[in-house]
Amino acid sequence: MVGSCVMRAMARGEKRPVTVRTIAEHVGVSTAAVSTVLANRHEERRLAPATVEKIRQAVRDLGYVPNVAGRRLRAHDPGVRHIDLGILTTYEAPLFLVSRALRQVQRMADARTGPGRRFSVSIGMYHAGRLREMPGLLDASRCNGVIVTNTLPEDDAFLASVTLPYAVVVLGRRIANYCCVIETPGESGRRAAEILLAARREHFVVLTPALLTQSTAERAEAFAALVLERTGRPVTRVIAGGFTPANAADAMRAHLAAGRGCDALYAVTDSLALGAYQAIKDGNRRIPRDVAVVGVGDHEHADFFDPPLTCVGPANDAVVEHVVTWLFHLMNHRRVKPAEVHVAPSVVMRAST
Amino acid sequence: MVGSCVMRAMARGEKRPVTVRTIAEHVGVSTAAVSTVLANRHEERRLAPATVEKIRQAVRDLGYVPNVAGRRLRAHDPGVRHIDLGILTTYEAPLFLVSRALRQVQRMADARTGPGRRFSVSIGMYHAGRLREMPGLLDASRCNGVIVTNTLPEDDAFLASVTLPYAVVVLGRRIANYCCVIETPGESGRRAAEILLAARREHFVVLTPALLTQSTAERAEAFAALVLERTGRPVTRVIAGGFTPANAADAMRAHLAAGRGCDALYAVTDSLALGAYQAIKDGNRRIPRDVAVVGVGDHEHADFFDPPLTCVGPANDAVVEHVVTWLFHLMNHRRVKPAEVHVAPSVVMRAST
DNA sequence: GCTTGCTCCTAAATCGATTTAGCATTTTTC
DNA sequence: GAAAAATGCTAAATCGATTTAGGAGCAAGC
Repeated sequence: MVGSCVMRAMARGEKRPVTVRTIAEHVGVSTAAVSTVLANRHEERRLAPATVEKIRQAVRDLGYVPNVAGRRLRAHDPGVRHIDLGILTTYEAPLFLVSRALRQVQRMADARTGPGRRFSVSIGMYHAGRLREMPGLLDASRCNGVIVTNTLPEDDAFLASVTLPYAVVVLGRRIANYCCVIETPGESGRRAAEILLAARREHFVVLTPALLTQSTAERAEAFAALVLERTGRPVTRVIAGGFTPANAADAMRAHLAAGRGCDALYAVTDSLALGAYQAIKDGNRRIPRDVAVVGVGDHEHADFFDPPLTCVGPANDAVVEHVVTWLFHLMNHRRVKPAEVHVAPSVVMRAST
Repeated sequence: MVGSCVMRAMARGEKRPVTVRTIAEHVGVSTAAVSTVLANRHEERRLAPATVEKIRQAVRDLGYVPNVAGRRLRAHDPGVRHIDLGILTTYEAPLFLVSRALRQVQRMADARTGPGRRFSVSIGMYHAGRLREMPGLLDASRCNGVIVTNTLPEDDAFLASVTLPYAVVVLGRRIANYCCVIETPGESGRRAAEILLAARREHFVVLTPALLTQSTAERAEAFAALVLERTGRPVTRVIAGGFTPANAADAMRAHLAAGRGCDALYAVTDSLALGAYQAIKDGNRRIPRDVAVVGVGDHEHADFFDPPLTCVGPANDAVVEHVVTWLFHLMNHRRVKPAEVHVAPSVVMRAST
């Protein structure tokens, strides 16, 4: 285990953190000597082999872990401005939208890179619902600007309760006092409903995960509302245990096995649609003849599902473009009022309807 | 543009980087005042509104970008050791394998997190072939340990030419003097061939992208070699323009349209298999009756392809487990000799064969 | 005996931002 | 008019690692 030695050290009553200085004192040399060994430059700087070994031993015994902030500050070249951009997402969410955002950030960053200015882009991971534990979020000690996405309601509440003194754009959520880019509320669900209504279907089903986010909740609600308004009949809600195709397949199989009808399905994420496909086909039903399916386009390969999935959902390119542009504006100290940008969903008709 | 003001400032002949100090001098106040304004704490610390405005203006005019390393060092709590782990991948590669690694890293990190020790995990992005430009790679000023993956041959050469003085594990590539975890060379290709040979097929095809990596090249070669050995006939190579299903679909359609046979297909990535599926079905052939297909299992949803894809490939979990365990060992100062670990491919038989 | 050169090591400066303790002023209070 | 309180700001310390200039000690050379 990392630092098991430290645990022992701690148990011995030494509470001080282990820095180069601790090691230097422990061995009886200067920090310069320690640093030299850590960088493997003891040969060129002619440290005695015995000293090197003692230092190495102390490093191991004390469980030294270098402080990257210290290193980086020291290594910093004042002539080059370093700008760190982060995309914050959860371990749990799919990376597709993130990878789109990433590519857009990269394009804009590359266009602005030059001598004297360099960007680095990274994806920061947090546990869904525990954004507050993300180090460096509150004090901007990790990034110069971040895109926050895939938040759960707890995270939204956390964000709403703080003011971050740097460039932050929220992707796919609406949070007071932030710059947010979201799909036009309810529009996806309504357009999906219209497509299925136009196909003159009877039994409308909406497939959602048990845990809803702002977007998925809005999609399901708007869909149900419009179908109810137009047909007078309520929409059946099928709830998958999780976010995976397997969860969706189980839920749909149960629904179909129970003999409850379904000839029009709206899945609030494409992963769910993929699972539903399998359940539907296994039940000897054809898509779209027996069941028409509409998804949202958040899967990389929705166009290679069999049949290719009709999607109504956030126009990824447009969304990402807005987000990234905004981020750069914010970083440029433009006075940008926090606000919401709504992006109309894009509709891609494919063979599943 | 970020820093357009700076450009102007530079043009005026001011070459010094812009720090809080620059701003302080420019306005005629202390750095403390500037810092106060940047953190939005001027109210509680009672700075005169006029001063605040002047500082704000200077920040904008000079195009100030905070140095995150400085901030972080200062914000650092000596009681808590912060360990930064990074997974380095390219903008170009799919994120699936990375996300698997990520989850494993997260699990192991969480198990070691406690008061006094915190981890942060991030994905660092580089341009394929330009790993050398990755900031902080050589001097360990970004991460305490990294997993490097999706390298191109140029990157491999670069890594081979340097010695990194910290914990590095290479995933999926073989590089001298590094800790590398790879699938047993050639094993995937051979096992794939065996599966298709056992199905008594005649026309063996291997589908690859135009640009090969170490892994994809080895798979294709080993497959072709074994088929040739057993049947005496050479394998047809179908080359997709890129890495996407669409590229694969085009290539396969062309192949089939040309009337060149194919009843056994080995795709060296699942994305290619997905594209091939479409081409095959569009050509009114059935999988596996007319064409048996084997993939590698690098797609999140290979089990939800239609039919579910038989896969022979890196046992992701095993690979990732090795990589991450190794990484933690290295960070714990264990003397670990650089070496290769080979992980036997896992075989998952599904309906496509 | 003095210089030169080598070996092995250290003191101190530095990177950039933040905060704490405290110092001048000015204003209010009694 | 003196004491107390508020206002507006600063000097200096600090976080951790690295590097540079240089020093002490000793051996070799003349």
